[in-house]
Amino acid sequence: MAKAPVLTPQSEDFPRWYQDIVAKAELADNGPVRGTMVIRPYGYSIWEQMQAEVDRRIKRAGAKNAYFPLFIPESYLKREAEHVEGFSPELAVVTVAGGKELEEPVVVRPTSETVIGEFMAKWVQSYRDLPLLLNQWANVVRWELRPRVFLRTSEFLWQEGHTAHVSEDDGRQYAERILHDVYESFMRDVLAMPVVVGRKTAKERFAGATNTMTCEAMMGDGKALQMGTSHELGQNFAKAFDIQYLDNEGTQQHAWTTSWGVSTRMVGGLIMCHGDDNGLRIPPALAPVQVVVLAVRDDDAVIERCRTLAGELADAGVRVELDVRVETSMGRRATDWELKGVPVRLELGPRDLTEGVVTLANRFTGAKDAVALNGIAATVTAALDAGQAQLLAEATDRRNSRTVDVSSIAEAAEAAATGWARIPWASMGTDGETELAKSSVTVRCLVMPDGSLPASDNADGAIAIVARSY
RNA sequence: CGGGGAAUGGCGCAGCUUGGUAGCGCGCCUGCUUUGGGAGCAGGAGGCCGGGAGUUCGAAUCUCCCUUCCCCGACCA
Repeated sequence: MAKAPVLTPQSEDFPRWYQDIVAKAELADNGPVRGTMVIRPYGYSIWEQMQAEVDRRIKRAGAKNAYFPLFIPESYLKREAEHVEGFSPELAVVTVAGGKELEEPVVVRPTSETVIGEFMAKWVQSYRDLPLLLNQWANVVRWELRPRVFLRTSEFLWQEGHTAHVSEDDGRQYAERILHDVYESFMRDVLAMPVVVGRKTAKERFAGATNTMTCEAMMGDGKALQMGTSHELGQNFAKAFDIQYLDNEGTQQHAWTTSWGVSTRMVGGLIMCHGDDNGLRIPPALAPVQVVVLAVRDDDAVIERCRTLAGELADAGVRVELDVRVETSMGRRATDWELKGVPVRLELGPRDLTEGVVTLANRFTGAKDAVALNGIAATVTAALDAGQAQLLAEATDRRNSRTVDVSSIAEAAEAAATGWARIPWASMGTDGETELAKSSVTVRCLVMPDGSLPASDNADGAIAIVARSY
């Protein structure tokens, strides 16, 4: 039965399409307080998959999980000048608790460099205590003026890593290791998002950092989204919080620290990178539900076969869900699973049963084929692998085809209307960034021609990637 | 904070100009018929019309005040 489109088409109104998907795929609702969100079970299951994959990689990189308090003394924030200046406007501050005005207000953490720095100072005495590699999964609060579900919410969930090292070089290597081995690899191999890894300009740098590195992804509308960052904090926080150690020659030294994080923003990135007019498309490596087995009709034999089929797939290690809600029409259920972006749908009805087949609907190719019930696990696994590769290929093609090389600010601003521009950083001059900002375009990051990270703010030959961004 | 909108069943909206029993679509509940791409029909449930004060015989509708939300701008790891 022909109906109006399930979602506002992307080409008609991309932001509206995004809102529609969030609502109809049951990912999240707006919370009662402005800028907050309720993450619904399906949306949360996507986040849990992200957490599991990122957490595994963080641990492989040697960091250990810990937990620090939500409340931070206001005075802590003030100890690092740039840090407090950067965060003050967006702090939520508690001044009354237990029915009394507090002696010293406490801030709800916008990030935890300060409180973790305080404790690192206690725990680090000797060079033998370094490196100290910590990570925490937590919620943070930043009172943003323009909230947008998943992309910029007043409260969000994230992981924040904090490390201390004996030398600048050691800290830098670790910050880069996290950037590449945890973030970039996770985004490419699991999220199927070909992020550009680069260095932030001084203007875009994290408040209190000496260097901020980033993973930037292109969304379906050509805008950029910062998916994750890794910072070298130099000795700024070590000095503010007195993180000192005795080196092997008996001299007191300040440590060198780093911090790095990815957040629930990645869920928004995932939606806008792979989603289409039929809904979400979740890469199989991430999908909380990789396959849904759907009973087409209310028929005992069909339902029973669906159960064994789902069991068989689960035994083969596939994340599978059974849909035998036969009181709901087949079309409705098919549409809903498509909205939710489940990679493979196996539709089984009486007809299939007699023929010994099942209908495999592929979310990525749109194809519906009858496939043998025999050896279904292998067939499904192959489809999942192919889908994963297809999403990465599509996202890579889009990024490449919508990125152009330019040589002037004007050309860069024009190119950024539909995609990204690459422009020699040196050619932008001192006012280049301000000039671009007039067209709502920013330098997303700097990269070297061979794709490596620039060693400094004005490394010879560095290319600026400029774009509009979320 | 500047400029513009809007607050009416769960969601989306109409009604307001010209005061007179609060409506529509979707969703929800029940029943029957359906079920291979958003099912159909019938019957139901659900509202102090954002809050307060006024005008009036009578206010969703007119007047004033307040609150909240949305959009554009500024702001933004």
